[in-house]
Amino acid sequence: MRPPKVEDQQLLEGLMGVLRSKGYDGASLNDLASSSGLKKASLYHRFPGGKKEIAGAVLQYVSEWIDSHIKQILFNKDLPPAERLGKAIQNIDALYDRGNEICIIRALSMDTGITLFAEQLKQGTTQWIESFKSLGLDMGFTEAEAQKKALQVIINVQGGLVVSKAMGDNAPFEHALKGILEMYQLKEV
Amino acid sequence: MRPPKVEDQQLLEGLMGVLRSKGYDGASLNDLASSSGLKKASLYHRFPGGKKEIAGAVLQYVSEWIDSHIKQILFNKDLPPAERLGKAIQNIDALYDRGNEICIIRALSMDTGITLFAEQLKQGTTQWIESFKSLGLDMGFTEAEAQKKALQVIINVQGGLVVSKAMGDNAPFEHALKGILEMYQLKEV
DNA sequence: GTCTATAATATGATAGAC
DNA sequence: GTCTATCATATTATAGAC
Repeated sequence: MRPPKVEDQQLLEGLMGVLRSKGYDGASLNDLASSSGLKKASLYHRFPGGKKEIAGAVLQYVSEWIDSHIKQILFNKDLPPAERLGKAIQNIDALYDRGNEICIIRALSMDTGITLFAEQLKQGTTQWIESFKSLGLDMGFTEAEAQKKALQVIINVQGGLVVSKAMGDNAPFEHALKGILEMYQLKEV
Repeated sequence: MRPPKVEDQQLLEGLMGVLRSKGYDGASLNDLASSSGLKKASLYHRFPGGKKEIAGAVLQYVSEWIDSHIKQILFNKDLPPAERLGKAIQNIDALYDRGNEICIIRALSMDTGITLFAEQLKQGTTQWIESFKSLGLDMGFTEAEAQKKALQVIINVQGGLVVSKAMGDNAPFEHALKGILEMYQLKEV
């Protein structure tokens, strides 16, 4: 078997970049091909199902990212909760390039994306919330408090990203991240 | 002059509905025409600039909505601040159909929309934030507190909408709105 | 596995009748 | 002001050479 010109991870990173900035309908097969360094027909070889399969694979990749960069961090009982939170927030800040990048879940949550990927979008969001809920419980908050805080975490992240994009200014996103730390009664990243 | 088949407001409501659920790239001229009850060529007669002019007109319409349903409510010194806040939140809840509808600012904040409408998106967001800032000042909060709360209001609305859409559940949005009310009830004199 | 070339369809936009 | 018909282009998707 001939080795691939572009490795899976690099390929998926490029594809994700296009999907998150242009959305499902806005991302053409040519856009996706350019981003990955492959030609259109080669993309079809790697993803016979076309754009739908590409977006599905990207969402799977994102789910793995959340698992390794958020869930496993926040569930790690070997570290103090405050330290876990700091690391998770750092990872989130980097994922969205300090507010410059759009979240793929948001990008794929328009009509077409919801129709095709409702289950994966819900699963990724749930995964995120459950991770922060676990942190809250470890910090001694009640079930209800931990749930409420976890929901507010993702609301702050998504809201901060939308507002920062609309304003053309990263400050709202960075403010939203700071608000998360305050919510858990911390002051430094 | 022949009277229009569809009045401006009704036309814009239909066009906005398509744009907010499908986004700029996902909304085809045929989609937009169907929603409005006009044929494609008739849409071009009303909006010679095509889709770009349509989206621009919708954003202008939205700016007027924010002015009448949020700004004028929150600036109305004839009512107690708490009452103004309640009315504004009710209007927001209705605008997004309790979390079922996507915000047009979010929908047009992907790559294409930002390229075309950066100024209008920023203006609408600023208008919104300034309105809530005024409320906070009237409630006796400091400049910094009022600004921070106002920013958190729109972060909660946008974040709540994204999370609700991704989860397929209105609860996050309704929770986010409740959080706004709580945020303004914590004031102590 | 990747490429060039191309088919089939959808889309943005216009012409001209009524 | 609205419509049907049409054009030019872009898009999804496939065929076949290397």
